[in-house]
Amino acid sequence: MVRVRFAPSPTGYLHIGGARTALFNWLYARHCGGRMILRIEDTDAARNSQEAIEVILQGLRWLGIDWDEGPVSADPAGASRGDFGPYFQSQRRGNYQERVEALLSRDLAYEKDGAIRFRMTREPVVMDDLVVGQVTRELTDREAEDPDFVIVRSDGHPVFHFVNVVDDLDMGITHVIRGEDHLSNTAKHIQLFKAFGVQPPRYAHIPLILNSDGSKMSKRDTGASLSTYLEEGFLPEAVTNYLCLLGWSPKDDREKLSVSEVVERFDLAQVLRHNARFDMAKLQWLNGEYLRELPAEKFFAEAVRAFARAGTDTNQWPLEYVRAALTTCLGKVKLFSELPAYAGFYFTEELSLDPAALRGDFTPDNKPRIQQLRDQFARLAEFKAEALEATLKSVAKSCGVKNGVLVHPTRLACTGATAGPSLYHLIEVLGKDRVLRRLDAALATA
RNA sequence: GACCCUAUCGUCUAGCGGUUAGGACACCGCCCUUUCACGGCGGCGGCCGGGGUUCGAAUCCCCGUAGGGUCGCCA
Repeated sequence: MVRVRFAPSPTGYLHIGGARTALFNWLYARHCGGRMILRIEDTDAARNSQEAIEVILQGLRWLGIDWDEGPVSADPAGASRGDFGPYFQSQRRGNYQERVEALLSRDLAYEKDGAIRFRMTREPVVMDDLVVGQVTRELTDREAEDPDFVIVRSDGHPVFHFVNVVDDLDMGITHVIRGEDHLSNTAKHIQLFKAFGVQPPRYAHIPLILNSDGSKMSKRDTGASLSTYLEEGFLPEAVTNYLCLLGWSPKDDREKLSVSEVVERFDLAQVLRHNARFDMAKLQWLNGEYLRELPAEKFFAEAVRAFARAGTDTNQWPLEYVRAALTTCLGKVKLFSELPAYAGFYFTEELSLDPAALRGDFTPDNKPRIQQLRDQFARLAEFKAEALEATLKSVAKSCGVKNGVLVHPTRLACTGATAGPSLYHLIEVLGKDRVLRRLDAALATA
C-alpha cells in the first residue's frame, strides 16, 4: 500500500511550491489507490500558531486536496483521522525520545556540547530517486571535516532531519515526494533509516517553481503564497490544473484537464527534472477557460464576493438588477478581480467621465446625433436590447453615419469606459432613467 | 570553497538516434463582432557552447558555461 505524506511547517502561509508538492503527493496517492497523510511539522513552537495551521488546511481544501490521515482541525489537541497519530509533531515527543535513546545505546549517536549528534558515514551515499534517477552524494569539503550532524539540540529539541525521518518511519511512509531542495540532504535521511535498521522509503524529488525571471520564489514574491490566488478570485480548478502542468505533462498536447483525468495519467516517472518558471499569463488564460464554463449561479456568487472585496456592496441594489448586470459579464473576464473595474458602472450613480475622452466622441458634429438618439430612447416604451439596437441603428441611418459613431459615445456616457459588456444589453440593464441621465450628463459636460 | 541537480521557441512543454523539431500561453497580423472577450486563420520564435560516438544526433558520452539546490544546535 502506497503511503505518502505532505508535511508542512506552519509558517503562516502556504507556498505555491508547497501546494504543488502536496498536489503531486495527492495525485500519486490517488493514482495508486494509496493513502495521503497530512502531518504538521510544528516543532518550532515560537513560530507556530493555530492560525498558521489553519492557513494550510484551508489552502489544501481549497485546491481539493484531501487527506486520508491527519488532523481534522487546526487544533493540535483536537481530533484527527488515522491510526498513526498524533499527526502534529508537537504531540510526538515521546517517539523522538525513544528513537534517540535507541541510537545512543548502540553508539550510533553521541553527545557533544549538550547536543546529540548522529554518526554519519564518510562513504558516498547512493540514492535511487524516482524522478532524478541514481544520484551519488559525496561529502562536501565542510562535511568531510566533520560528517556527523546534530539530531537533538542542546535545548533538547530534535531537529528537522531527525523528526522527519522518525515520523516517516513510524507512519509507514513508502514514498517521500518533496521538493528538490531536499535532494542533497536525503543522504542523511537514508543513513538515519539504516541506523534504525529499516529500508528507507522511495524518494521522488520534484523540481522547484521559480519566479518568471528564473530566480527563487520566496515569500515576498507576488504569487508565492497560495492565498493570493484565493483572494484574487482565481478558481481552484484552474490553479490545480496549472500546477499539474508545471513539471508534468499529459504528453498529448492537452492543457486543460480535470483532476480526475490527471489522477488517471499521473506518474512519478514522467515528472520533469528541471525547474519551471511560474507563468501568470498562462494561469490567467486557464482561469478564463474555467471561468467561462462556470454555472451562472457560481459565477454570480463569486462575482458578488469580488465586488465586496473591492468595497462595493451589491446588496444595496435590487437582486434582479444585480443578477442581470452580472449576467452581461459572463464569459468576458478572466479573473473575478477584474469585475469591479469592468462592471463597476452598474453600481454607482456618479460616473466619473474623462473630459478628454468625452471630447473625442462628443464632437460638435456628433452631439446633435447623440441628442437625437437620446430623445428616441426616451420615447421607447419597451427598454429592451432588441428595441434599443433597432433604435440606434435607425438613428445612425437617418443621420447617415455608421453605427459606431453612436455606439462609442453612448458606451462612454453610460459606462465611462471604451470596453465592456454588450452595449444594448448593458443599457437595458441600466434602465431608461439611468441611461437618459447619463447621456444628458455627458452631453452637458462635453 | 565543496557536493548535487538541471539545460528544446520569451514562458510551460512534446521529442527518448533518422521529424519540414509538434502543441499551449504570450506577442503580431487578418476574419468575426456595435466595444471587449470568445472563436477561426496565419505569422513570429527554439534544440546554451565546444568536442566526441555514429552512416546519421535535440536525443548517447565528455568538457565548458549558465541556472537552481545543499553543506545550520532553521524547516
